[in-house]
Amino acid sequence: MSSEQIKVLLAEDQGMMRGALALLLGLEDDIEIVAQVGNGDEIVPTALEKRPDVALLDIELPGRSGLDAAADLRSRLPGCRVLILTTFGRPGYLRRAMEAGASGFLVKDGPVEDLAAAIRRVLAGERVIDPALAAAALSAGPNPLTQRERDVLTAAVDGATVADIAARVHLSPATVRNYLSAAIGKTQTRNRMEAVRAARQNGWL
Amino acid sequence: MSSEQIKVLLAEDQGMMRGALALLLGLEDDIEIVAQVGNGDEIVPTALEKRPDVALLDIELPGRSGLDAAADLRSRLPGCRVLILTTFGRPGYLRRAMEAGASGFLVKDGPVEDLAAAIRRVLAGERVIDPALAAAALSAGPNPLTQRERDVLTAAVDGATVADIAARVHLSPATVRNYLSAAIGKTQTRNRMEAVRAARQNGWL
DNA sequence: GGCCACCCGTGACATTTGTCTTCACACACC
DNA sequence: GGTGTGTGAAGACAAATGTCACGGGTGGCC
Repeated sequence: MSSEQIKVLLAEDQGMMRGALALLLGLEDDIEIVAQVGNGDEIVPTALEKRPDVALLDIELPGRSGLDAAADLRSRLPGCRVLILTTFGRPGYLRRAMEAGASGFLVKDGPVEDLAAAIRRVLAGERVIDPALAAAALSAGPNPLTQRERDVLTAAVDGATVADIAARVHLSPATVRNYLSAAIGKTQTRNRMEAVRAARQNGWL
Repeated sequence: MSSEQIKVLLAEDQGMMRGALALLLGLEDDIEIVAQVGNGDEIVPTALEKRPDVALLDIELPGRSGLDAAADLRSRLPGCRVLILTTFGRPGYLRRAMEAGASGFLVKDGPVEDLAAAIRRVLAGERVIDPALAAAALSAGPNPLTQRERDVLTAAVDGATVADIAARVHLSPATVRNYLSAAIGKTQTRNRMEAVRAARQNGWL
């Protein structure tokens, strides 16, 4: 019966990747994909309806971030384990995933065979994390940026001017420059652009 | 015999995507994956050795770009059709793919089922292009940036200062600023960062 | 030859950006 | 109560950036 099968929810925005993973996992005898979503906002509602055993979540999604959804999911559906599957292993992503209550963290670089294995291990109560990535996350230290510094930096990603950022965050232009300067200092970079890069790299945004 | 099968070379950097696509295509009766590479530099040598009927190439790859490799492949192994498979459908990418002699252009957003179908159609001599994307490519017009403007912009992507860029491209700082100004003008943006974004968006880099 | 586009460079100028100092308020912690 | 941190803001200053006008050089095209 289906009670023997591991019910999996799959959240991934790239259609081809989502379809490929769904087909592959579907080939496994003990795994059943009960839902596929391509949007972060659909994760929690769909999970509440389908009640999967494992949620396989991408981080960068249209709508809500997979990390946000993960935290929500943990409290609303505690029986469901969360397995984060992401393109690049940013140390800060791993950290935030753990804080959000994720049971595992996989990078898309690895072999596909790992995926089904990880799902089974996660369901068995194990934590699945790439050892090298875990080391990097620990050595990188915690996020040094304050909330406001993050806000201002994220508003600066697309090349917005100080005035643009100030309007978006509802702050004085002078204040925005102060925060930008602080962020540049903390990231040990020379300008916004480098600060944004560094913060992104570390998963601090 | 294997002479009935379509021999496919797969170039894709994300391990999980590569593995998933290889497995899926391998399930098709008439398709055989004869080679998988994760690096742009390996495409042409591997193709010359394995002589595939179709090369399925990602664009953004470590080493050489899939578009560069495509052009090379067309002249060195004319019997091999090229099918570009990319994350995002930038109009300029499509244009360059066509100029490089590609027979098809697929975006990873689409359903997996399209992939095998596209391979068969390409082998039959058809061109496979998303109609909406083709329209966008035509309406976007050709790349307005000169070689030098592209060089300078690409050197500016990571937040480098004028001095950094000048050193990288071996130009005077003053000249660099002139080219940046020209690129900003042509992209109708307000600063480097926006210019880089716009140029990237259009596939002009 | 003239025209045009691209290349490379300079100098001047206004604007933007980044840094620093200083102020005030709130809140938490000891 | 004192100390520290985060938030919000201003002013002054140096450095970086973007714009413009202006040179000179090459090479293709009519």
